[in-house]
Amino acid sequence: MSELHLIPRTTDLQAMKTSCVNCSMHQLCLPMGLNDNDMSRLDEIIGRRRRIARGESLYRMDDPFRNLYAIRLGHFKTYQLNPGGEQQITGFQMAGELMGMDAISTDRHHCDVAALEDSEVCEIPFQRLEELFGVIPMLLRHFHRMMSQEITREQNAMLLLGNMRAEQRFAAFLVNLSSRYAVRGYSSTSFQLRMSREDIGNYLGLTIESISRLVSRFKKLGWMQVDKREIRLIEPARLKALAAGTETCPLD
Amino acid sequence: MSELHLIPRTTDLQAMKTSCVNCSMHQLCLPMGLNDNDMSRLDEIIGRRRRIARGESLYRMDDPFRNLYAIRLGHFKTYQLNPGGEQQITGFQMAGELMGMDAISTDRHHCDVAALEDSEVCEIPFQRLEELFGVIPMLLRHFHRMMSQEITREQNAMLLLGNMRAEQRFAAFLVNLSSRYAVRGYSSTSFQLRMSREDIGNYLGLTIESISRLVSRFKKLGWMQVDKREIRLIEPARLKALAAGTETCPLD
DNA sequence: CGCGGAATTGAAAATACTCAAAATTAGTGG
DNA sequence: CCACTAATTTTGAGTATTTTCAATTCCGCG
Repeated sequence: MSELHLIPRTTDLQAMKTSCVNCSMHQLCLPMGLNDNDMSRLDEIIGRRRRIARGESLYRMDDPFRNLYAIRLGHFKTYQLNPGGEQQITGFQMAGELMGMDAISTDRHHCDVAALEDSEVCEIPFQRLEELFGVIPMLLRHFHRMMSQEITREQNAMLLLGNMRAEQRFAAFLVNLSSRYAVRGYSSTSFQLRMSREDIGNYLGLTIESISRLVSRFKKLGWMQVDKREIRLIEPARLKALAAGTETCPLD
Repeated sequence: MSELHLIPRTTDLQAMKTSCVNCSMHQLCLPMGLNDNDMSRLDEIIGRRRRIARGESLYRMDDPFRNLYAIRLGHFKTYQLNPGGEQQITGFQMAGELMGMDAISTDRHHCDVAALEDSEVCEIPFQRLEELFGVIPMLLRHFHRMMSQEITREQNAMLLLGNMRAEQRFAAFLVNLSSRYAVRGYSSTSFQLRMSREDIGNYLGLTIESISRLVSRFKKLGWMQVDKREIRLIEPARLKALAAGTETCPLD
């Protein structure tokens, strides 16, 4: 406890025995598919691992772009602020995902990033990464895949925001989290929401009250159990069908 | 007239004297910043230029991914189909923009693309492009910028769909088109909509009736003149302010 | 125990949708 | 070039979904 207060909220963990090779995310993250030799070359350029405390921000909009960040541990939200000062959350990120790719085009970050819980990231200096691209073609290929995946993810979000009704959006949100946890070896039916109802609503283009009503409705239908932020999906198939638009949802 | 009927709707224009060097889009498109030598190397890998007739599709969802496409001339829309069969337009593309980047991660196209008018694209075999990345670092850098720009564009669309009201969305849409034409050297206040009201509505997450009412409203306010698809922005500053959320819009 | 943030619930209001009909425009063939 | 048909757009009226506003409740934490 007292130790926690002695270390600053954002810490250099250089001293920690951390590396891509023994990171559990290396089959999902940037080093995917690299041999041990190439992986350690990537390791060498990773400046430092940083801890970000819950609520702290990793970078802010308009900050100069120098690094990409790979999540080692924890969860983040990325959000934009419009000129009127309102925020729009553009995504929730979890371990193995890469943040900052939207900054490449303008050399400035295009959104804010905040940690949803105490988290750890690997700082990847983009200039040095570019140097590696010439030496490790596999790294370049996978980097392109990750950028492409980011485009795909956002297109799916557009589909969600553009033509789904509230209950579909929320179902799609749950199903999406579920499958991402499954890929990471966690339960696809039992997990904890790391974000507030307000964040969920913001992301889905709905109000916090709407989210609350949807939670109650799905609970009442017996499609999920909810205890605070602890979720258990009881009828994942129905939720998937609802998200896909192939089934509708009774009003109560 | 009769000639137009003799050539198939999708034609190989290999014979045409087309190249990046003398393409008016080369400062916006993939070859941006390349010297003449590198630009002609890029030219060499571009298999062919294709004509796509209005309404025809360039590729469809789940088609195997082999090529990226740069627009030489014309306009396109990209759209996704959800399992229920409804479409969501994810973007409108114009000359100098690159399509297909969302397919890199899965080796299959993630959306459909249709021409909004008779158009021409350059077919860029991705495998050969990857080979060039190792030889022309500038090309790789600009490719990353273009992918990053695509991510940014979609984040902006999320902001639009997630927390703007109808009139803001439509204003933002007009302002966006306006600035893209400006970059291309066209008038930022006078242009033709290449897409139907229905397409606009679909893209903005609104119905065609809502779009029609917004057109009438902005016309009545004297903020724009509209004749069919011909647009003239009279009060671009107000439209920008409305899109930014710093000004509101009277009801009539 | 009490404070404060977060979440829930209810009732009223607003925005955007649906349905229907009319008007306009584009496309086709004579 | 004109006439006819099909498609698109506009407009109106009523409806529905989601928001807004307000009041409680729940929960973590000092």
